[in-house]
Amino acid sequence: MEPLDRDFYRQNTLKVARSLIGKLLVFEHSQGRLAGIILETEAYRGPRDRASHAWRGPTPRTKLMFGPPGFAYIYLIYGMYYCLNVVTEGEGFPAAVLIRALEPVEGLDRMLQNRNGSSHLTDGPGKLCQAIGIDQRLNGTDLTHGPLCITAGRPSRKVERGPRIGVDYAGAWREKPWRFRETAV
DNA sequence: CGCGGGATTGACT
DNA sequence: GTCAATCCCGCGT
Repeated sequence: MEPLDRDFYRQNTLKVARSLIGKLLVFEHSQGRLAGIILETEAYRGPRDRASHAWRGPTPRTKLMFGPPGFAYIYLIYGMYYCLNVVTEGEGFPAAVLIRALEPVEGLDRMLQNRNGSSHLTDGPGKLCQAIGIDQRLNGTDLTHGPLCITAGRPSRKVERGPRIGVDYAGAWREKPWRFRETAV
């Protein structure tokens, strides 16, 4: 399956966040392929979004969000975990989509090892990075051709929206329903 | 299952 | 020095 192309990521961030539900996130390891269907995302959009890392302007850490679409923005959080974002929209406009949850599809055994046998494999942004083996070495890699990419996956089912998680400090931006999640069966 | 608190480090005030 | 787009563990229900 071909990776999604750069024009997909160039669209409005809310549309990308919604469209990513049901797509397949793939990481080609030297030792094998790990993959999962995307179940939950959050949009971080524009220079005034207080919840976004980019709201104060570009820094060495956040400059990727200001760059061209279709690249991975990976950051360390709480000193212990990584989170994976995909950069969206045009160069100069800071925006990205955080991948928050997956449904494991390929490489279950490796994911279990990476997660030290936990039953919660990929149901959080830090957990899925640990399960798939994503760390800072992949920061800035091109998702349109590289070991890490996103492919068509399967048709998405019903999707619900809500406010973003963990952004209570963001003032009015805290309320925005920019979190997308596949409705549980 | 829900809650409360600790872990741990880099970026920025 | 402060705080963060989080997770884990232990405890109570």
